[in-house]
Amino acid sequence: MKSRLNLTLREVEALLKEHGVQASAQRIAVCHYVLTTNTHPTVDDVKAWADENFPKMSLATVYNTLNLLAGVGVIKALKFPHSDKAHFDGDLSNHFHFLDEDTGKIYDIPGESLKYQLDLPEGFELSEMEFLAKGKFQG
Amino acid sequence: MKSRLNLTLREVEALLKEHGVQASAQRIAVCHYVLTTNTHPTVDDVKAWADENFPKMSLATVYNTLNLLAGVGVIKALKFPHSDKAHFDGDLSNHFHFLDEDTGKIYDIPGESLKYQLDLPEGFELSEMEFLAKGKFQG
DNA sequence: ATATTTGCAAAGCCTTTGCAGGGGA
DNA sequence: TCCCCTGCAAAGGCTTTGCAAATAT
Repeated sequence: MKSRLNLTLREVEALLKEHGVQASAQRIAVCHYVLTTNTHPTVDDVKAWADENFPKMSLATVYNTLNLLAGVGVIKALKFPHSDKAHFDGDLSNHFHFLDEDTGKIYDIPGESLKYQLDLPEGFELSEMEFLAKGKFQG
Repeated sequence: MKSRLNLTLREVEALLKEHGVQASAQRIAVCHYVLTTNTHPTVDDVKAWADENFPKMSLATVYNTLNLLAGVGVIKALKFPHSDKAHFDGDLSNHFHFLDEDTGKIYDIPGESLKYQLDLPEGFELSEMEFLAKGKFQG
């Protein structure tokens, strides 16, 4: 099976259409970039990448595109406590994040690494659980 | 044993001094308010409360005071995905939060409601785990 | 007397929005 | 042709900061 990390531009284009999104050049490029990286890029990261690898893309388009993609569920928007900037994640599989408090870097942790059992009080209907591990990583 | 919800102003004053914080009138008032409420107030909430219950307090002082208090660990600063505003929590006991996705309200869930076992990959040194439950609450 | 805190206003950071021009369906 | 998308610049929301006046030690 093909990993999202190896997707072609052509395949990303198809993916967008499947989600009812018009596949403009900018959207394909941004979506492809986010899907094929594990770095949880911020808007600025994506803009910096675009400035190097795309003819012309405005910051507003980067914002709008990332929000659009997150809105239709092709990617996910993330917020972390150490920064006000939004991060974007192309990995929709079961995983959560580890934040290195020294470097600010974000690492992926497989969902299987965490086993939990939740017993909410009466009246609470759970739709989703969010986890964040914080600490230090010695690479 | 005394709950933080019943703390007197005098006791809050002592608490601040214990933390090496000069106990100004504004700081005592803000700290007392946050410690004796369960509503996870935002800066605006605290400002609104102050406007009604304190002779005069500027917005900057509210910001600075809340940050100071969070910095010394008397209260905790919280960020939630549905809003950019910081929330403040006077409850330092073992608990996590439930976010009602319809109303934006935040509820406290006892830490004991969640049992978990975490097995991080090599090299990750955990300092703290953060949990957020999301869904709906039928009061 | 000296150091700290407050208040005000300005500025900062990140993000969204209005509108005009351009490109794709 | 028509509608959607893009780019630019302006504006918006939340927070921080510089500085002078007021206050506490």
